[in-house]
Amino acid sequence: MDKKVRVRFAPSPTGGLHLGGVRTVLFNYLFAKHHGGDFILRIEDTDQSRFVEGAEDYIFETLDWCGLQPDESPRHGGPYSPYRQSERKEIYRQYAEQLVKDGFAYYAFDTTEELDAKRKEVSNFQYNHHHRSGLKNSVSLSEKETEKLLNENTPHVIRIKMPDNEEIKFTDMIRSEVSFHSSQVDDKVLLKADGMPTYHLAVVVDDYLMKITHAFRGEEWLPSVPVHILLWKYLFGLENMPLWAHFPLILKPDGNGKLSKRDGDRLGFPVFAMNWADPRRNELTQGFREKGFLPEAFINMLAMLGWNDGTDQEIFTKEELIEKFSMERVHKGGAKFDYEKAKWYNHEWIKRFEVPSFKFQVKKIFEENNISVADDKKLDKVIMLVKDRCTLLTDFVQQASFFFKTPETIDIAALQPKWDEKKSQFFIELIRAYELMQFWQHDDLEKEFKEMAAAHQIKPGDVLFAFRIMLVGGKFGPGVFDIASIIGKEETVLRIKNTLQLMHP
RNA sequence: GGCCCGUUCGUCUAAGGGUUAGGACACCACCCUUUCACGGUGGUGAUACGGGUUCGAAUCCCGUACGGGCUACCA
Repeated sequence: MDKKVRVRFAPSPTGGLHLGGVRTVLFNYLFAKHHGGDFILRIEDTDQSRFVEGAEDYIFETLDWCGLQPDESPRHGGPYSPYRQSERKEIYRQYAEQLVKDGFAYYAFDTTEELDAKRKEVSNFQYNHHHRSGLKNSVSLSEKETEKLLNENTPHVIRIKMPDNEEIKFTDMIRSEVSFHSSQVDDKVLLKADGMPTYHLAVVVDDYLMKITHAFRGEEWLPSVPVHILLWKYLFGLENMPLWAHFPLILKPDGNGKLSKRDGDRLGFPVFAMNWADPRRNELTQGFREKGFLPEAFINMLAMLGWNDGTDQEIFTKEELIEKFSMERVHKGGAKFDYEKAKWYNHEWIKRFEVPSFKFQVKKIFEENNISVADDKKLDKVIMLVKDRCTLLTDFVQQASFFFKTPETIDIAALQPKWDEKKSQFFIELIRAYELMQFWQHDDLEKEFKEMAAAHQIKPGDVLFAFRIMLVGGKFGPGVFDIASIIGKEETVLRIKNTLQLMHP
């Protein structure tokens, strides 16, 4: 194939981009880049009734965060603009009329009420060759009658005329050969009464006009493939049709069925890439970004949900994914989303990352939690020290805030049971000794501490635990001497004193 | 209901006719350890079912079951 690979994605601005949507973008992007091609983004905004304010911005922001920038889009420009389907309205009408003229489509004047009535009357009603002649359209009506209705500006749609006996086959890159029978498919609406195309018409016309070579989308689209194939055959020729692939669905973790926003709320995990505030319902759905995920981990996790390279490798950079991606290795079956595994990916990425590559994000999270981070070098040290124990970026707050401010609460309850006068004495003398220290280094602190313990005939472990509680407030965190050396002499002494006071009010 | 797609440990998956059916998450045990983690070692755990084809089937074919998707002037 010497034609340049051009892959497209066409989201509709009707809500936040959920996991399935982002994964579709990802696979589109990876395939395009793997073949040195272009990733094209169109906006499928032909249904104005469902249009949601801000949704288009949200799509671009998500793509930006994930690092999946399109080569062509309404925002990035490109040789085939406009890329918003509402702005291409007139183009679709021409092709729809062309189809009518060629006898592959027809005008239908039935009102919604009439169709509803028909559906009640006939069980399993379909607008197809069985019922076509009994309805109000340019097939059943005479040419004169049709013309009259048209001239009177009677509201009408254009429907495809499905052949009644034709085998429609195509090769899906993931599922190999799939076949349908035309008699099973109804006469789908191509052009709506408002003059807007439906997805079926728009996708075919735009794919042709924009010279798309590969068309990938979710499995839920598989049943409408025959409509698209026929449209290609009637309009542009099957030989020009892009190659198709239909991705497996992402399923709910419990039970079965497509993963939905509700599942996230119910089970307590995000299903959108970023926070999505729905202006219509006035509700906010938390996103992976705000939950503390790294974009690198997010796309890594998504890529592994339905694809692998055949080896045991699980952690991939975006560059590695591009290099190794192949459509043949995409799994056929749907995958249940597992939040625990998603967090594992993030943990792995945090552990592997060098401090500079995510320092800014951690700093931002600290600031959002009213922890001011003035000393940059200190921040580096702290991140280095605690990153292995953080699964989410937001865990840094819990794991490291005590480096930057005195703990607000001290877990006295953990201290009390084993507390005695001997220990009080130990710490009082430790304060004295520490105050006299000239250098404030990890090893010296530890040495002094242990010698002091020996002098008091206390096992170091017994007081080490107490020291930890004093410094961090609870039973967690890295090595105590690491902590003491970073927070400094004054702060260390202060925290010991504070706790002693609490123990002996 | 009709059409289409799918089905390997609880979950994500590897194995393209010959493997003790492999790995990862989760879980359990042990080790490491001043706490909590990290880490290390090991363990429990799967080819939906029934028929073929074949010397040999998770793998190919048929049927059944189960699950899912679609069945709008939504995408």
